[in-house]
Amino acid sequence: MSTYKDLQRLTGLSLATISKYYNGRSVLAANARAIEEAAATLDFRPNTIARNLRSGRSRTVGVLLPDLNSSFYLSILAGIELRLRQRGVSMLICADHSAEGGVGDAVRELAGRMVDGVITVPTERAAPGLRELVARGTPIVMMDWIVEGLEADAVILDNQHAGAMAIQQLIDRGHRDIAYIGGNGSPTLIARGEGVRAQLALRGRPVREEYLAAPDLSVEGARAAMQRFLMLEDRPTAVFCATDLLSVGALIALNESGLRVPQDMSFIGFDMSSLARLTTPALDTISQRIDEIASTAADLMLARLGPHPSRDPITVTMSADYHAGGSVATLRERESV
Amino acid sequence: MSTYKDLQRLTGLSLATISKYYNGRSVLAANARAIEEAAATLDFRPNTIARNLRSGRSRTVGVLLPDLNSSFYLSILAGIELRLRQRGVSMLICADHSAEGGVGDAVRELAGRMVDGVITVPTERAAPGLRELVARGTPIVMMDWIVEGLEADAVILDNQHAGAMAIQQLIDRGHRDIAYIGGNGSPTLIARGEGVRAQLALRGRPVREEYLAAPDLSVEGARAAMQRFLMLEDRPTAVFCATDLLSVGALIALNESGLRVPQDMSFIGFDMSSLARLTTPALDTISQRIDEIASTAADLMLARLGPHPSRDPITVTMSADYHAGGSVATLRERESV
DNA sequence: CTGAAAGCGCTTACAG
DNA sequence: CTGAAAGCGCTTACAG
Repeated sequence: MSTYKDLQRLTGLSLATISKYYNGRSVLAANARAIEEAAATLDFRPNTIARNLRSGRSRTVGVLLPDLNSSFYLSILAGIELRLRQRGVSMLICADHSAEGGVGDAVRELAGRMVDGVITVPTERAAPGLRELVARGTPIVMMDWIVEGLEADAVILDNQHAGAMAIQQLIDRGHRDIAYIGGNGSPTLIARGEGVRAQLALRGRPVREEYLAAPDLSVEGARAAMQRFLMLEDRPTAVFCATDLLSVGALIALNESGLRVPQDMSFIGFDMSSLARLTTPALDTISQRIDEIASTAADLMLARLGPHPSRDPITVTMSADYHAGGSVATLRERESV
Repeated sequence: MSTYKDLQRLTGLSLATISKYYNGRSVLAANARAIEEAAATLDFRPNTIARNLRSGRSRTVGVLLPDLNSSFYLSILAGIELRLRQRGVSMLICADHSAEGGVGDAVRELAGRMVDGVITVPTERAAPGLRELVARGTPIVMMDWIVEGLEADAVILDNQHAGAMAIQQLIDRGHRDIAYIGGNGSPTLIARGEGVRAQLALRGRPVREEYLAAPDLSVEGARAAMQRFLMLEDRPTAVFCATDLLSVGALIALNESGLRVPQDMSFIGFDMSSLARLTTPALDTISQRIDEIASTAADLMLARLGPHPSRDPITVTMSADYHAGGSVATLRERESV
C-alpha cells in the first residue's frame, strides 16, 4: 500500500495539499493532475483507517440485529446497504446472539470501531449499550421496536393494527375459533398479540388460551405449536401466524397433517413476500413494506450524519398491508363489519 | 471516549504497560488491577481504529457478495458471522451490485479499510480487484465459484454432479421431456447446466433447446420461463430449477396455471431448506449444506489469519444432497440404473 | 491557493 | 517486568 508520502515523493506537493485534494477541496488544476497521475502509477488509495482516526468520523454505520436467521433481517440488510452505499457509507454488521449469551457486548464492539451511528433492531440485551451510545452523542435508529426512553429515531410498524387486521378478516369471513401463533419475545410480538386479543374481544369472540401459542421464533417451534392445535378436541377453523418463520412452520405442520387449506383450516401468514404464492392456493398474509422500512431507517441515519441534523427524535410508524390469497375460507354468510 | 492517557492519569502507569495489558501480555497483578479499576471508572474501551492503524491488522474480514437478495447469501452471512465472532473477528459487508454498475470498486473499498482478508462469492467484476489483493498478500477465500488463476482457498459445490443428480432422478422415474431453468450468469450455473446436458446425453434423452431457459436470476424471471414452457405444444413432464429464487418463481407459475404437482408436472427445486415442505406434496430438491460451506470458508480464513498459515491454496469441494419429497411422479415403469 | 507542524489513540522496538 | 520515544497514515488549524 502506498501512502501520501509516496505521492509527495512523486509530485513534490505537501501532505496538506494532497489531503485537500482527496477531501474535495480546491487545488490548482495542475496539482490535481499531478496527484492523479502519481496515484494511478502507485495504485494509491487513501487509507480509510487513518482518515477515520484523525477525523473522528468513520463513514461507517453499525447494523445491529438480533440474529441473521430470518429473511426479514436479510431484506432489511439489503435495503440499508443499498442506501448507505449510494452515499459512500459502509456497514459493519453485528448479530446480537442474545440467545447464546456471553458473546460479548456487540454495542461496545461497534463503539470501539468508531461507527458514526447504529441502525438496529434492538434487543433487551443491547438496550444498556445503546443508551451509552446515545449519551455519547452517537445517533441511533431503531427498527421494528422501540427501546423505551431512548432518545433516538425509529421506524416501526403499527403492530396492534397488523394483528387486529388479520383477526378482523377472519371474523368477517365467519370464523369464530381462531388460533394465533405469536410470541412474547419482543414488544413487537406482544403488540401483535394485543391486537389479536383486542379484536377478538371487540367482536365478541372468545379468547381461548388453548388457541394461543407462543413458541420459539423458529420453524420447528411453530410446527410443534400447530401440531398441538390440530390435536385439540375442537380444533380451530383458522390460524394466524405473527412472523414469517412461524408461518412457514405452521404451514409445514398443516401439510404433514394432510388437512387442506383452506377447506379444513384457514390460514393467514406474515411477511412471506413471494413465498405466499408458493402454495396452491396462494396464502393470505399480513405484510410490512420491508424495503421501505430499511430505506427510511437509512435515510434517518444519513440525515443525522449530515450537516444539519434535526434536534428531536423522529418516529415513523408504518402500517401493514393485507395481501389477499386463497387461504381463508368463508364460513356461513359473511358478517357485516 | 476515554483513552490510554486517561488510564495513565488514573494509574500512573506508562502507555506501553497499558498497551501490554490490553494485548494480553504479562503485567504485574497489581498493575492489572489498577488498570481494570480505572477502565471501569472511565468506561474505557480501546479504540480499535487506532489499534488497527498502528498494528496493520484490523481483525476485520471483508465479506463480498454479488448482492443480498437471496436466502443463499443470507445463510452464508449468518454462518460466517457466527464463526468469526467466536474468534473476535468483525465482518464488513459489501454487495457488489454488478448489475447496477458504477457503484464503485467494492474490493478497493475493503482494501482501504485494511481488512485482514476477504471471503467472497466472486463476480467477474470483482476479479481484478481480488487479484490485486492476492498480490498484496491479503488472503482470499472464494465460495460458490472459483476465479481462475487466483491463488486463494475455495469452498465449492460439485455443480456438475448436482445438476446431473436431478436429471438422473427424473430419468430413473421415467421422464423423458425434461425442462431446465438455469442461467449463464456464473460458472456455477454453467456447471450445473453442463451436468444437466451431460446426463441427458448419457442417458440418451434429447436435449431440446426449447426446454432450456436461462432467465434473470429472479423470481419473476423464472416465472416467465415456466409460463413459456407451459405454452409449448408438447410441454415437458418435469422441470428442474438451478437456484432457490428460480425454484420459487417456477413454482409460482405452476400454481397460477392450475396444473398439479406432480400429477401434471414433476418438479425438482434447489436449496429451498424449510420451504420445500411448504407445499403439498413437499418438494424434491437438490441442496447444498450452506452452513457447512460458510463455516468451512470462515475456518479457512481464520487459518490464514493465524500464526502458521499453510502455503498452498486449498479447495474444498462439497457435494450436493438429494432431498426426496413428493413432487416427482413416476412415469411408466421405473428404469434400471 | 500551499506548506510545516502537531496530533488522532494506539503499538512497537529499545533500554533499563 | 516497566517507561520514553517514535511512528502508523492521515487531517487540521495556522501562517504565508
